[in-house]
Amino acid sequence: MANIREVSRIAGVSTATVSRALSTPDKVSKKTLAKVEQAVAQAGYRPNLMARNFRSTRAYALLVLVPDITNLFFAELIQAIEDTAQRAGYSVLLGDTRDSHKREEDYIQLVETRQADGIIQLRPYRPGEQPAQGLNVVSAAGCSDAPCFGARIDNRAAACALVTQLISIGHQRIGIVGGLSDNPHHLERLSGYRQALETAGIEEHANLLQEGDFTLGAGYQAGQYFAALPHEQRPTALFCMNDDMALGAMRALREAGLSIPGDMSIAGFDNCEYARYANPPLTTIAQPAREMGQAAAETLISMIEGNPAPQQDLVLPFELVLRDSVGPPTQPASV
Amino acid sequence: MANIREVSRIAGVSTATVSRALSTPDKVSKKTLAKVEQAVAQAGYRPNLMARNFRSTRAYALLVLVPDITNLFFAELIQAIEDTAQRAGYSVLLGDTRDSHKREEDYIQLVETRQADGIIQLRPYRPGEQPAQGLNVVSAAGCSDAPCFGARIDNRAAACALVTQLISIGHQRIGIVGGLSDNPHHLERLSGYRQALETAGIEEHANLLQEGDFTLGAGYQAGQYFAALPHEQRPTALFCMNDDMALGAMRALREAGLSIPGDMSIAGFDNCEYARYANPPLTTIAQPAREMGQAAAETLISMIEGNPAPQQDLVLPFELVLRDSVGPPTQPASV
DNA sequence: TTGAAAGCGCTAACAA
DNA sequence: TTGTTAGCGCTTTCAA
Repeated sequence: MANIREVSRIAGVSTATVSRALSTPDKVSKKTLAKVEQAVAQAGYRPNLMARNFRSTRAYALLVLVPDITNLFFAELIQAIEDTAQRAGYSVLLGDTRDSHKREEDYIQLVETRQADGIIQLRPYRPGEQPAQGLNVVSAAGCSDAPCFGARIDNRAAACALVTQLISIGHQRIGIVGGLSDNPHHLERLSGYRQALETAGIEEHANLLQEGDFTLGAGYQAGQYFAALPHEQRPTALFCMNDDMALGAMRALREAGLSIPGDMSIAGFDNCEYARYANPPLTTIAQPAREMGQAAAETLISMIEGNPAPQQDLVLPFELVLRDSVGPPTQPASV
Repeated sequence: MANIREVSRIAGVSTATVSRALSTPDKVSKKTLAKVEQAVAQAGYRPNLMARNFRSTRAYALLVLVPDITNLFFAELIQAIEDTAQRAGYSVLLGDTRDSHKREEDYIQLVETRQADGIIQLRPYRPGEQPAQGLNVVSAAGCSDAPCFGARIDNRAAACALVTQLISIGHQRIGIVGGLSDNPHHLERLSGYRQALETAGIEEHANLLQEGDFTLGAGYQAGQYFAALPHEQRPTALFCMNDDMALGAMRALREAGLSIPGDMSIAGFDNCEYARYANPPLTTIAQPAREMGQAAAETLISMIEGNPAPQQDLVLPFELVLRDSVGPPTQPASV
């Protein structure tokens, strides 16, 4: 393949002039510019960006670490990140970690070895946790007290708003389908749930909490658990910590012969597109995925280009989206 | 950051020796190796892979061109591609084209400028179409007669099998929700539909075909169209060319007061995970996404490393997955 | 087994 | 405005 020297030979100028003609055309005379352009066309020249990046010690690539790319919410975040990156001349390297620490570390090597300039982390960082030292890292859709800048919502307030809504229409026994007990999203949303209960003076019951891993299958299992509870212990509403688990739970309840929302109301979190099309449509918390992805990418690029990381997280508004999967309890709410 | 020269200085050897110690340790004496390892640790040295890749004129990156990463079927393909790539030491650059020709061309520049070594195309190529000249390109989940190697199923046979099944339980008026009229998947699946009808001696009706763009929204619109048809013209079953459109159509039919499968059977294509969890669960064609993604990635890497492209596509088996969204028509099938 | 030195393709001082 | 030249970090001949 043609290189800059071949072009310079064809055009009868130096390689430096070719380089200038390509990157700063106004620093070159019209005549030379024309000659170079003609030579570029003739040689079918495409600059080798590996060389250019190497020279400028910048890969012009962002690494996105995502726990599971088949989760629609993450896919939407990534779409926004990619849009933003592309506009700024950066490409996106995909690191699907499958929640594996090992895989995450393997991917971080890409940055340590300069194949990428920074990281956008899509899993929530734990408050104490240190992200890789000396690397440019931002978080999107994470939690508070993360060890780096994040574009996110207030998960606690969102969960609280949702559960408060359930309480306000009469629910007293509200089950939860959460993440693992050390997952930061789980902890913040659980805290919001508890705040709502406390404000309403409702006592919490340990058997109303099921852990999951944010997949349809986990929601399904949790749904089976709640469907099998004796009637007087069974919750009249279920707060699921994402939409996929809510959809999985809905299926289990239906199979057990329970109607939604008649026998049990269901609420999710994220407002992915399937929530709207579910049967019945799913009440949920809408997270501003596009805005979070865009803000995270813009901030990371700014950091890569030498600016300091913002001191404060960007906390964006969420929205409570009411749909038919939630209704008032059809029986007296308390025993 | 430390470079190879610093390590060589600390170890008291030449840079060449450091390089050898790192890439071909057996060509270096035990003693020197130990010195180098110690120096690497002391300097906190990480080799600059931009430099190494530049030198070896290989980016060790694959570009995946995907029409829409929020489509779960594509996300599953990408997951398999990424697994395979990572095992072979390649990373994955994401090119979400949003079905835009312009964006696709922008991304192809990444290969032309050596930021990626080859392309995995997830949209179907048209038979005549030329993929970028001189580039390593493979296709996954595409169509027959593509201008490059592809790992795919036989779309025509799959559609034919599905529609034949609908006919076998009594359906005669079978609507289609397809892609745009020049989409290769649309054409092959339509051809399978026609074959099934022809074999059964059923005549085709033009008003039973609706075009879409493989999104939930497009399926919803098509569903509204079919729900609004006069009863005697309304199909008793609907063949949707992917699961998302099937789920969208289901929602529209339900809103129109039609029951599934009582008033209309619904079938999809792809067998994405939501199909199993839909209400009712969706009959569909299962495509082997993981196998296709893996085969495409392996083949591309093999081509990048100098082997010729396979002459024949890899055609994998599909599976007809029967679920409750399809049942026999409840009224006499023909007028 | 090791070192010296050239060079991958490009950019950027510096000089003319 | 243009050319000369050095050098980014690494690998790889070639010699020793």
